Amino acid sequence: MPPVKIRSRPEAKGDPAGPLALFEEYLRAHNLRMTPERRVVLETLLDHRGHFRAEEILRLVRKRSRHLSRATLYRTLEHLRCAGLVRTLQFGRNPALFETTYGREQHDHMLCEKCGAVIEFENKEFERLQNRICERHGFLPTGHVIQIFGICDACRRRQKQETRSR
Amino acid sequence: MPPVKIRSRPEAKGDPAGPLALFEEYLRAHNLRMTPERRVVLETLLDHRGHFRAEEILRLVRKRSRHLSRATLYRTLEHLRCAGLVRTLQFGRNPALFETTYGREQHDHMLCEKCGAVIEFENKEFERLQNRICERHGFLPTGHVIQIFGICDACRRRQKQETRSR
DNA sequence: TCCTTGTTGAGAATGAGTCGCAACTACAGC
DNA sequence: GCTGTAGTTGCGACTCATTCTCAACAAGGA
Repeated sequence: MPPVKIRSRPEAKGDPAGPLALFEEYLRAHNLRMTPERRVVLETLLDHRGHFRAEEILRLVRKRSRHLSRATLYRTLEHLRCAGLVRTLQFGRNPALFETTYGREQHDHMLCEKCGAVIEFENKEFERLQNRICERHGFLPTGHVIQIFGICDACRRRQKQETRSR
Repeated sequence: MPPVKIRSRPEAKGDPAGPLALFEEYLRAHNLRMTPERRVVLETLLDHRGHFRAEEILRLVRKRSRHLSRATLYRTLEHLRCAGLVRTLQFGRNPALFETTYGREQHDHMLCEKCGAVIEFENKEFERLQNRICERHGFLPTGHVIQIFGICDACRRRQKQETRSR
């Protein structure tokens, strides 16, 4: 038996159901092409789960593809969004945050106004609530945004500590 | 008994609890001044309940105060927001919408993606839901945004009509 | 009425995101 | 593999809501 070459992220590379394969499928279905730039953007996002501004993603992406342009990043993020692999979060008029949705449960977000942390929470109950509200108004929902603003646990503890030590 | 002089909007002008009085109180408390410009902006908003972009408000305001500047409008809207008389709605990266909150029940919004209509709905149940979620995460909430996107009743009816008549 | 200090308007600045375009390249068909 | 078509890239200019700057102005307390 020949030695098996182990790939670093097997499920993510070219598997039928992996995100890269899904993206390729999306591109093909829309007469778009897979390019090194698009691959690098997706791979970077998969390696850095979290919530990032375009500028931060660009910084990370450029570690692998030195001259990838801002325009290409934005264009690729939009394709990934349409392909259902990325989601855009817009808190007020701040720069948008991007998160990968591949393999993630449906969720919404809390934003700490002290430290900027983004905390995810599940919202199964809200789904039912939303449907009831929409039915009442004859409104056909296609999506929603739920954002809770406030102070996160860590910041609260820090505040308590500080007032205690004064 | 002498004839009572009826003012066009009695509760809104200078009554102890009217919005103009509340604004004056806020201004005084923050070492700010009441000016004709600020008065005109507030009065315009009170006369046009709804959801408006800054540019639309400016157009309405300038019917009463020809040369009021864009900068003053934005500055006044911010003061009104801090005074709790106005609320800002941010849908995605669209220009912000402003609504007066004076004498309004707490509510959230649905946005029709066809015609841009903003529909308000009450959310008493969500309040409880939010508190439960926050408690679970040790998060101290100060506010939230709930936006439901989709197709409004009017647009749905119109669509149905169109497919039927084809 | 005076004086201090906040306010205004005009226009410049900001900054995330988008667009136009010439050079480039993926990839389907040979 | 080679070619041609049509999609893609990087650059830099552009957009546009909103904010900032600053000199002239004015509210309102003394």
